[in-house]
Amino acid sequence: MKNEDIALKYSPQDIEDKWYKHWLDKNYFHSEPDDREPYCIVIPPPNVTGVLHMGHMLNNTIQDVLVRRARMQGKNACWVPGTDHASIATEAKVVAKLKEEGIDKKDLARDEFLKHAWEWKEKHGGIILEQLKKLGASCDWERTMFTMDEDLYESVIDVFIDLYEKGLIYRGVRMVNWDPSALTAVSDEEVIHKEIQSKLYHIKYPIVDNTRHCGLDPQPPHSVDSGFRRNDGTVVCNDEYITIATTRPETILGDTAVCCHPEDERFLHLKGKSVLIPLVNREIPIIFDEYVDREFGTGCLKITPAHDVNDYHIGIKHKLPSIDIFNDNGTIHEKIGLYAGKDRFVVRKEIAKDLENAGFLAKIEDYVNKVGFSERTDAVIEPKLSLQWFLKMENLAKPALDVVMDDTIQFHPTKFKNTYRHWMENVKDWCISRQLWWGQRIPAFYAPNGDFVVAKTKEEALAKMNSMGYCKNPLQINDLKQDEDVLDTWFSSWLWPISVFDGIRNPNNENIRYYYPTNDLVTAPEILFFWVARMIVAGLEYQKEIPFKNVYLTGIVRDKIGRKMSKSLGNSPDPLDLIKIYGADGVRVGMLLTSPAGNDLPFDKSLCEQGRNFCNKIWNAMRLVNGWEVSQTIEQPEYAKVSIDWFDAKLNEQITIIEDHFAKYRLSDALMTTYKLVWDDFCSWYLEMIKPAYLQPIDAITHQKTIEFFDKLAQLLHPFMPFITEEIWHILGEKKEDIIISNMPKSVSFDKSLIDKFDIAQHVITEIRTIRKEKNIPQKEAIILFVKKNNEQPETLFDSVVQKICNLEKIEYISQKLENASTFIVKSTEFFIPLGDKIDKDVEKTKLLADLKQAENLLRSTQAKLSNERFVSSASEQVIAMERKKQSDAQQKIDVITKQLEQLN
RNA sequence: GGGAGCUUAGCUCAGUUGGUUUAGAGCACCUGCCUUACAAGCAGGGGGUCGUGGGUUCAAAUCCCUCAGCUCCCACCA
Repeated sequence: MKNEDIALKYSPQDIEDKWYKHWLDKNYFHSEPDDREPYCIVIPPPNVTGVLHMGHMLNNTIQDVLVRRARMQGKNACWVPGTDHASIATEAKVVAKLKEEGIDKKDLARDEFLKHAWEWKEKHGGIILEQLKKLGASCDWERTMFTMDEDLYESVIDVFIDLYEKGLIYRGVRMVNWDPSALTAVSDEEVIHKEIQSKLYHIKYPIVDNTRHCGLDPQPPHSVDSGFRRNDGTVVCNDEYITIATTRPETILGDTAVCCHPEDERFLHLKGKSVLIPLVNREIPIIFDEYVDREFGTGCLKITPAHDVNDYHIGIKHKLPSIDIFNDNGTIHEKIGLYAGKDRFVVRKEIAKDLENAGFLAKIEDYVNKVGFSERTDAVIEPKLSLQWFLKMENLAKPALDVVMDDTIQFHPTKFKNTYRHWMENVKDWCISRQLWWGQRIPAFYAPNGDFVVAKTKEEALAKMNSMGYCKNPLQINDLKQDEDVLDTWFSSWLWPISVFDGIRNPNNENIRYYYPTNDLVTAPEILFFWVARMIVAGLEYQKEIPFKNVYLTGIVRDKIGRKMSKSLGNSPDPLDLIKIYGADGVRVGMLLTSPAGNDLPFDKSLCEQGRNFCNKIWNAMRLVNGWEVSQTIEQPEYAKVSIDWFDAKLNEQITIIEDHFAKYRLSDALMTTYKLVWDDFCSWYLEMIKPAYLQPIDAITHQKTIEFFDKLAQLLHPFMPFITEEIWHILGEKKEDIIISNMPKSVSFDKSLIDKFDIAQHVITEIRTIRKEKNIPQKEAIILFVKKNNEQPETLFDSVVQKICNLEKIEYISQKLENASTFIVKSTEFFIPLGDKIDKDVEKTKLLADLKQAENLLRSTQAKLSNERFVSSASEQVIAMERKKQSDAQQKIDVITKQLEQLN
């Protein structure tokens, strides 16, 4: 392509869709098992109803970098995309949408509701996958999966049955986290505890004195104005109370005891007595348990086993009854009588008032406590006793812990091993049932008498049930009812690395054998337990092998002032808008520039700007090279020859470093190394070194080598910046293949001395530039450089380059000092630029004095070390030799400077 | 309440088993440049008592302890 036809600025819109379509047409993203080494990533499936946010952008950029690099390394790269049915979130969305249409979920049958849900999924689901294409994600779209696809559904059911038959799944009444808004149990991990400003209510419970009788008639039950007699004749005294403190006065309706510490002398005399619940007038015992903190509140605690986890455990210990006072939606149950049908928060206010009016409220304190909220609906979680399905975790967790601790699976960064261990060592049984419709329905079937069997189909269940002789008369198919609950979403996603290859149903199929275990998993630390840990468990249980070898944990994308990006704060930019403005490559670079694994990414659009600027820099370098006229006849200049040798060495040196960064999953460092290699070494140095004069042609050899370098750089950049690199790869020359499937350059041995020698030349050039600037000598004006040999032989290899870059008339080697010249020293070689009357002795002197001071400091420190006997006797020879060299260098420099100063005076 | 981690330039971070001159990078900043690839740029430059106070050592950003500050995870103090 001619430069006239190339945009002056890189314009991403023009090429991104073109290349993405091209890659799809060529089917580059698709993978089938073959003889090559596989490289596989399964995507953390985003919610099917989700839209792309910055977290996805970061996460998927990282995955794409890894996949594209692996593909270019000749591996059979396979990135499996897909979405998660996200039962609570999706069901909530569908319910909300139906509500807008005036339909109440309650009025729908299960089938009808699911029909709506599937319609919704077909319509809105998978938007996010389309969005991933915009950022360049090279997923194998032919393998796109959904956790509710038929075969994945079946895998989940198979696993449930298997675990049930192994005795690992059980059904039982437990205290669960109840979401009164979504009307379902949620796992511990889905509860977010927040500090809340609330109140601590001190409530007086009248003590029942079984020893006193009086002849009064019973008083109205809601009053304690005077003592009153109960039905059995015992009397409650109005002057004896026990006061408890609670944040939830409404739960007194479900109290079944009051509890004190067994060594608390304040209450010991109450042993064996009981109290009446205010307003309710139900008698409950006073019990004693060491759980009670004597210092807190009144030192006395009410026990409501149905509505508090601690109380629940105390209730079991003391064999207390449990009274559930709430309906599922958080209102008071009709059977309670008082406050029936009213919401828990309404009742809290009302009951406080009623208690006060009746004289039972001692006081109200302000109090900060932690309250659990549902991650999905933000409703206050209600601890609730309910009948749920559980998976026993203890034995499953052990091997999953081991493979991480012994680095069979590596976490990047490793600090997450600690967190993981802590969780796995304290793992609790997993509540896997959810009271929802959108999900895999639990394959348990109930007979009319309540007995149940677990089976894949109703027919199998029937056969099982009858063969086991549960009922006297054989059951008919219609007698069986399937469990209404579905499984926790994570109970399907924990199989993801297996089920996407159908490894549960067909454990030996070609795909699972080839791709499993997968290589890298890229995900957020928040779901280390929800998902990563459980995938490891499932992998070991069902494949007898780890699901992935490396886990790359990303950070959280935050805004400039450190807040987590979220919809509700409105502080999250739309990644697609960013892509429109800065280009996909620009945004990808922006995301990766400052996000080492495990570190939060403080995002600012200036990062994308930097990425975009980098694109433009590459683009312009391409335009420069592309615009050169190539001459087959002119000879290759000396400066070009040495420049090529140098850059070749530099390139290989940097490739080694980049490879090392990738091996350690330091993607930001790998990108930054590449960035500097391209911008600084290639553009700022190499291209300037070989660039022919304006409108002059370039020799064919140099041109050829330059194109080769540029191609290699484009290849190194491709995983980070797929679009622009594919474009310039093709503009720079006819290519047999596309860059996306080309072979990634590998490091080869290189001559390090070339790099060191050029390092000196770079210093010389910088010094000359500084002098030109200070003395206002325009670049166009040629100058002469004199070099004085001192002890060292001056390095001359890059003289032609120095001469060209600095516009030197010539470089002359002399043995005497030069008067009236600006001077500088590199190593111990002295350089002079004659300035005639432009020389300002005072300026030169100041400069020299500063250098002198520095050298003297250095000399002093080395001398101090070397004259220290203990240093000389303890330090290694190498260190001492280095120190000696430092000393002599410093001394030499001091000598040179001193002589120059003498001349100036 | 328990556990883990962090603290290096204005910002975000490197700094490998203690020893490479004066602790590095990117961005930001300052100065000068519209020098025909690029002002989304070029050239040059300034900036850090490595959180505090101790200790070990010939030698500490690096190892040990103290304190302070921050972050995350776990946990049911009503």
